[in-house]
Amino acid sequence: NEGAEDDDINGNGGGGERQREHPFIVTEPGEVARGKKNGLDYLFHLYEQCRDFLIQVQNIAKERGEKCPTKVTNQVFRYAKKAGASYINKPKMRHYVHCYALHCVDEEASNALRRAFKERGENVGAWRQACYKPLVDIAARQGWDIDAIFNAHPRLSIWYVPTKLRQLCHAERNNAAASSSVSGEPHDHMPFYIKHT
Amino acid sequence: NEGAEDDDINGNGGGGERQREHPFIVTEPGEVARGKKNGLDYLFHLYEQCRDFLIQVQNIAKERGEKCPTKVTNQVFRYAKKAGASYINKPKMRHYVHCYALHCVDEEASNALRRAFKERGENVGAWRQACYKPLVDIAARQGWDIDAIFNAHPRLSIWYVPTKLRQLCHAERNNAAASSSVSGEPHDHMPFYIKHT
DNA sequence: AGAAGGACCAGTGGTCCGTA
DNA sequence: AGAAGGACCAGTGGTCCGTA
Repeated sequence: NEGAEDDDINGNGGGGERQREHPFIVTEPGEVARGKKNGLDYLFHLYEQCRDFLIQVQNIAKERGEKCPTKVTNQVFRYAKKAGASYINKPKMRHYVHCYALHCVDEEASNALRRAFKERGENVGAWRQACYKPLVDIAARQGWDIDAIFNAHPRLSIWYVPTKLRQLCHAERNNAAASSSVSGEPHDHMPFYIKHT
Repeated sequence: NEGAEDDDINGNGGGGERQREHPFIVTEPGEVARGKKNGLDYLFHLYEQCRDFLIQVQNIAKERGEKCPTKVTNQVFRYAKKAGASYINKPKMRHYVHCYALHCVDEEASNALRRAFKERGENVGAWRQACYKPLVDIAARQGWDIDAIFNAHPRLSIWYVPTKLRQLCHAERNNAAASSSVSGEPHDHMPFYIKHT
């Protein structure tokens, strides 16, 4: 059982100021972070908690006949804070959305990446950066439509597609289009291989 | 052929200041407004034009790999203005959305309402107010889900549900629920009718 | 009076950068 | 140095109210 919401005041010995959350470290699936650290299962658990808060906000909105958010909005973060989940905040959740996306869309690949980066002793920032490429590759296989990939997954569809992920997909699509047209007409589907003509 | 986009400067004889649009009057389907007035076919035509502008904005966004609006947003109004459609503006379009909604969802009822209000010599404001009730009645038959009604119609789904329409549906739902429970258990589905027990 | 729309405002999506 | 998150900012949804 890792994570701040279990300890009431998170290493703060009854003092006054609330402490920051412990930083994340790269953990394997199922592994609990030791010391003043949080693991990646805990990170992903925060996304599930946000989903629960969204569902509550949606239920209240429906009850009142007000417009009903479909995404985790500022309103949901405000609700989470009010409900006592002070360890949830927008910059953190937005920062790791694409990591959670990989976990949702290809859990095997996500797990493998975690194990590899843990073994190499990489920090969280390096792991986070490495989560982009597998997602771009998945987008490549699905017509580069990263929005469709997010929307197709019920737990992922409530999150905005991160700007950087969208840009990487766009850049790679243009790259792929360029390299598949370098040889001109007739269309060459095997660039870098010698064609005997 | 009615409407401002046909005359370049809309009754402004080469002066300087652009004039306001002519006010709307209640017209029958197919009827062209005479004098310095615009008819309701023209009003609904403006909604179709906004849809065209949205589609253009969406195509540009997709091309650039940017996030793609699903609704007529400020960005779309700005694009419309830049494209020369200065007679389109947000307050006007939002003001009459529910009138367009009725036209989309039940054109027969919309046409009948137009004929009735024209015959009675009612002004546009009165007709506009009268467009709410038929929509609330339709929502009543569909589980009070006005969002679902908007989203189910391809030309309507790009418009935000107006706050007042949402509130009317909610109020009427509560009314209906209250009047269907006045007689207590067992549930009485025929209030106002005498039950012989 | 009835109606069109410029312009304002509270709260949003997005993320930087002072902090620990 | 690496990382968490308060706080800011440009542009949004919403519509009021000074205008014609």
